[in-house]
Amino acid sequence: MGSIDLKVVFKKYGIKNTVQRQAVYNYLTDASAPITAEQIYMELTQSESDAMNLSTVYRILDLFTKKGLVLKSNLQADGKSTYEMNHMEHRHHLICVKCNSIVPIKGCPLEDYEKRLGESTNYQILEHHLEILGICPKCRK
Amino acid sequence: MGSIDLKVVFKKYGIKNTVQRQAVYNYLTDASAPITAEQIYMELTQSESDAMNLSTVYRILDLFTKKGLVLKSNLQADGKSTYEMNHMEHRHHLICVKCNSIVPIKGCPLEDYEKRLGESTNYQILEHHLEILGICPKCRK
DNA sequence: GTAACTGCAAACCTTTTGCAGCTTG
DNA sequence: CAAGCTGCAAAAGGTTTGCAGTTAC
Repeated sequence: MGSIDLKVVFKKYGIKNTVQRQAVYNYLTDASAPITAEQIYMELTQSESDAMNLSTVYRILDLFTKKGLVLKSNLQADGKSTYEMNHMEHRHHLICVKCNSIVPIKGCPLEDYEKRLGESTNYQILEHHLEILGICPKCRK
Repeated sequence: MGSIDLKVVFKKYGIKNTVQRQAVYNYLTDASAPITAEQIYMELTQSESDAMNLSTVYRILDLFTKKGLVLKSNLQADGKSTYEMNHMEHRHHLICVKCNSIVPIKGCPLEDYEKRLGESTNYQILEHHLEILGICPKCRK
């Protein structure tokens, strides 16, 4: 994969370029839903070429998060943190309470509401956090 | 405080009545915002009369949560779980990022949305968590 | 060359659990 | 009295950290 492109991306964010960081970055880019540090670690160490330590994964995720490349959240019921690329778009997720799978939702149902709420309460609304819990089609069977 | 009333409440939920459970229940009832197990533990052991073990607090919170008396959530940024009384009303909060004050919001902006989302995704929607962050009128000055 | 990164192992912190003794109904 | 709580201490699970050696610029 485009390691040259990555070098540029990293430079832009002031992130030193290493093999491990590229691997984590690429894996996060391919992931379609928020994932845990351990999931990343497991996947990457399976493809032996990218083997790396779990604490390195945590350190990289931490760095990416601080630089604004990645979003971290603690929404999981089991207490594990999840990470996903920060696509700079406001986004919410649908979480299955049976299998813990996470799916992004298109659009935000609260845009107008926030504006009205700000006017009626005189709060300066900054942001909101929303997660929707349910049972996914597979688990319903 | 009404220990006789509590006996009745506990019985209704199939919960055996103990001093510790009463103490936790009363403390949760008085709390105006979600709190952690440790906060409860600290508070109760300060008033020596209610001293109890931290694992007991966890066990009681677990029990109350399973019985539906209490709501648990993992939304905290630091990864700690918080607990609050289940008032059986669906409610959201407006949180001031300056002074951390929490104000309940009237009504839920997501009722219709949830129904449509369930239809379009084929998920069985169970519930959602929403919190809105902003700056309160006082802190805006 | 040197500042920064990684691997390893150990520490940390919240939460859970096994067991013996005590309470409640 | 029997069933089920509680306290204590130890374990478990996710995450962080100190340190020595390696890598990137």
